[in-house]
Amino acid sequence: MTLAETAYDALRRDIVRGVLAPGKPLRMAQLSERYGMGFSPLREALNRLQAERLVTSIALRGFSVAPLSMAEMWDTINTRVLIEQRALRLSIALGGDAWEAGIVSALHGLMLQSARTVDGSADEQKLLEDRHHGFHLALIAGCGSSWLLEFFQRLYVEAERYRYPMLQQRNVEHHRDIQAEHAALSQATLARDVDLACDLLAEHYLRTARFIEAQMTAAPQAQTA
Amino acid sequence: MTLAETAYDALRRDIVRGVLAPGKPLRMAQLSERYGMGFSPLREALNRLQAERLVTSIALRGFSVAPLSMAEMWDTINTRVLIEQRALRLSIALGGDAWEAGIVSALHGLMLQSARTVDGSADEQKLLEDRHHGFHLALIAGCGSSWLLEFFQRLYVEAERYRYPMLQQRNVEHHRDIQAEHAALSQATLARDVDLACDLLAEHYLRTARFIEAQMTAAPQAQTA
DNA sequence: GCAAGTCATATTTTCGAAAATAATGAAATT
DNA sequence: AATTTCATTATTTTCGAAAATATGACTTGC
Repeated sequence: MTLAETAYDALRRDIVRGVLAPGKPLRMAQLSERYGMGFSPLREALNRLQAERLVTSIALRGFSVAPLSMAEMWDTINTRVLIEQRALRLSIALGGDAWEAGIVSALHGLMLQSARTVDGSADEQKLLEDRHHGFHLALIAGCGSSWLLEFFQRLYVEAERYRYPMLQQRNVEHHRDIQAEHAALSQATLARDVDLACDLLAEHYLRTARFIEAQMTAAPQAQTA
Repeated sequence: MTLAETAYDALRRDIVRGVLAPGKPLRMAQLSERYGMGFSPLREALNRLQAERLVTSIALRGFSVAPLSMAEMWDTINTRVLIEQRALRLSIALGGDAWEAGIVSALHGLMLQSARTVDGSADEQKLLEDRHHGFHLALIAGCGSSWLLEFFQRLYVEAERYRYPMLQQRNVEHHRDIQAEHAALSQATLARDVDLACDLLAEHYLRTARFIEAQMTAAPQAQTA
């Protein structure tokens, strides 16, 4: 892997996890020290991240971490529902054995990791997050549209930025059985019940969005620091 | 404007217009000579373009112009219809006076330029293309979603790559009155007839897609050269 | 004849310094 | 006191060379 790719992965992770806070200016000298490389690979990574809207930049004044806002979060969630409902419909219409197997496998993996990650260490948390991502990707992997899959990835990452502070807290959302939602979604999809699956998917995301909004309204400093 | 931004604009234009043919390897030394700058700003531009899928890259083997294909074109058009129908619905629901005025103004400008560009020089062609872009943007500018607007831009540029070879030909699509389609679309939108406007929009794009497919099937070398 | 290794060349990637521009603050002016 | 001017410093942007890696031709052994 080249240094530019390393820089891209590291910056992306640090932005999503809020290690680099929203709005924070990213100075080349600091980044160079932090990630142990020269300016060139960092600038390449920052340009990619800018195209993905995880960082902003103004010519000759450098880069900053892209800010977060409630309005943006709702836009992200709404657009996500649009993209993923379409992708899910297409997958149900077109998906074959491999697609079905992928869902079963991803759900199984997610359930296992979810049971394992009770009081998550950072590593366990990361594994759970990867499995969660893998499951939602598996659902729509049969859609046959590279644009829908790309937009899914973009929106997933953006949503993760909002979700991350929430994941750090213990015992939150005890009123909600997220794995049951995943199982029901999986079941409706495999039964090829398009409308039910789309409804469950939308409700799944909207619940999370409402929860994030409540959390952020209660403790906004967690995001804007 | 920095050199990196100049490089980005120039590369993007040359890729969209097919001056740099799909699939063509982009060697740093060549680009440096062609655009009159060093490697650094070029690499930054290429990284941004890669994130936008206009170029592809393999580590240590450099960049290439992203290829085109019929399957990709249909994916682009279908996704475009999804995105723009949603954005149009939202605009009709939310748009105010400024949005309406923007449509009227953009349509007027498009009509004028369309009449002017009979046997287009390169400059006239570019102006017409900009007005066309401006009109379609104006229709959905009231949607209030930065994600939908970004995806619109991405898909518009990608579609332009397929459309460009067609624009170069004379007397094509004489069976079609494109400006009448734009006018009807504009009218339905301003009348806030959501379903009609969405239908007209989809039909507008699908006609273009079918035409491109016919052209490319007849003369595929224009694209793959 | 053909696969595997080896060297020379071409190309990408990265660095460190130089150039260009912005930000800061002190002195001068109104 | 407020504003402008100017030098100083901080920071981004760009270059040119060096390092790392891939490519292709050539040899060697089988």
